[in-house]
Amino acid sequence: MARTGRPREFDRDRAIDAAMALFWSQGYEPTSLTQLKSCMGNISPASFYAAFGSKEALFREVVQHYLATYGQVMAPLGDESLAPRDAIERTLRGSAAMQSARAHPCGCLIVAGASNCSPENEPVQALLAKERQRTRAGFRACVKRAIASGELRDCPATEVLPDIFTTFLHGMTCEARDGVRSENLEAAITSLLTLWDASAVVPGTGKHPKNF
Amino acid sequence: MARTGRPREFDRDRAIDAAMALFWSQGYEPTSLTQLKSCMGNISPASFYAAFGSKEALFREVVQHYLATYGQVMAPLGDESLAPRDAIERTLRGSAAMQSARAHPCGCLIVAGASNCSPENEPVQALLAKERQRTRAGFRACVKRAIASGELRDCPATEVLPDIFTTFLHGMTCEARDGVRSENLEAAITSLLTLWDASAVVPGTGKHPKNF
DNA sequence: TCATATATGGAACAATCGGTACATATATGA
DNA sequence: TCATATATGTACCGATTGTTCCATATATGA
Repeated sequence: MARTGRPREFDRDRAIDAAMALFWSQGYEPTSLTQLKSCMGNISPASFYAAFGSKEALFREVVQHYLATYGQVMAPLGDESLAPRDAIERTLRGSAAMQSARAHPCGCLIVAGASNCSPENEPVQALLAKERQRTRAGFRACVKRAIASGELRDCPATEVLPDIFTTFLHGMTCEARDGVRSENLEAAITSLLTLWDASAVVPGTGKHPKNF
Repeated sequence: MARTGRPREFDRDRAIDAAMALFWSQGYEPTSLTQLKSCMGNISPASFYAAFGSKEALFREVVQHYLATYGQVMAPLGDESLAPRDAIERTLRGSAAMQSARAHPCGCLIVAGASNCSPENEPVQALLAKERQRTRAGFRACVKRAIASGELRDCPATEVLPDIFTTFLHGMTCEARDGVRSENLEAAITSLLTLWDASAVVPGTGKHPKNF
C-alpha cells in the first residue's frame, strides 16, 4: 500500500549515494548544505530537511549505507566460518583494494569521515570511533580464536598481532589518499601476514615453522 | 637594534604554540579565527592579521614550528650516521611515544591536520601531503642504503618494507587518537621490526638468519 | 620635537553556515 | 468531494565565517 501525500520528486537512495561521495572525499564538517542539496539535483532546503531531518542525521544514514556496501570488505573479520588467518587476509586485501579503487573517493569513510571536527560535533566523531573500535575487537577476536584452536601459539608476539593489523588497516587510508598503488598495499599485506605465520603452529609438530 | 613602532603586546611564539595545539586537535578548517584569537589572549582581529597575515599563513607557520619541534621525532630517518635499521626503529618508537603522549593532542599534525578539507583549501592539504611524501622517501632511502651496505638482502620481501613502515606510521595517528596505549604501539613496533630481521643478512654468512 | 613605523581596539564587511516558516502543489483514503 | 498527509519553492532566519577599515596608541630614529 503506497504512502499518502505528494510523492518525492528526487530519488532518495541516489541522493544518499551522492552525499556519501561528498562526505567520503571531504569529511563531515567541510561538506556544506549547499553542496549536498546541489549533488541531490538542486533540491530545496525544504525538501532536504523533510527527507533527512538534518545534516547530522543524513551523515548517520550515509555511514550506515557505507557500512552496508563498501564497508562489507570488513565482513570476513567477523565470519567465524572462515579460518582466522584467512579471515584477516581477506579483510586486509579487500579493504586495500576498496580503499585504493578509482571509482570512488580513496581511503576509508570510517577513518577519515570526521577526522577534523570542532568540539560541537564530537558525537559525529564518536560515531565513527565506535565503528573503529568494532574493527579492533574483530582483529582481537580473530587472533583469540586462532590461539584457542591451536593455530597460533600463545606468546607475546601473538598478542601484538591485532594492533599491528589494525594500525596498518587504518594507515591505508592515508596511503591510498596519497596515491600509493593497490599493488603496493597488497604486497605489504603479503609480507605482514608472515608475522602471523611466524607465530603459527605447524600441524603435527606443535611448534613454530621450520623454514622461517 | 630594536625595531621601530609600537611593540607587540602578546608573545608571538606562545601564540603560535597555542595555535598549534588548536590546529593539532581540531584540524585546519574547523579551527575558527575566534578560537585562535581567544587562545592568543583575546587579541583583536587587527592584531591577528598584523602578526600572521591570514589563517592559512598562520597554519603554514604552525606546521614549520611543528616540524622543528615535535616533528623532530622523524629526524633519525634522515640521519645517515645511523645504521638504517636503527634509524627506522628510533623513528617509529619516537613517533609512537610522541603521538600518544598526554601533554599535547594525540596523533600527528602532518597526517591529520587537514584531512577534512573543502576544495578551496586543497593547497593546505597539499602542504601536508608533501611532508608525508618526504617521510615515504625517507623510509625508501633507508632501506636502499641497507641493501647497498649489505645489511639487507635484495629480495621482494625487502622492497615492501618502506610501504609497511610508512603505512604503520601513518596508522598510528588513528590509533593514538582512539586511545591505544603507547606500550601497545611499542610492542607492535618490536614485532614489525622482525620483518626487517627476516630480510637481514647475518654478518659473515651472506645469508638470512638461522633462528628465524 | 616631529616624522616614521608598527600595534591596538572596535566597528563593520560580504559571504556562508545550518536551519525554519509558510503558502502551495500533489498524492491517498474516506 | 473533501479531509489528510507529504513534498516543494521561495523567502528568510540569526549566527558565524575569514577579513578589512580606521582612528588611536606607542615605540624608534632624525
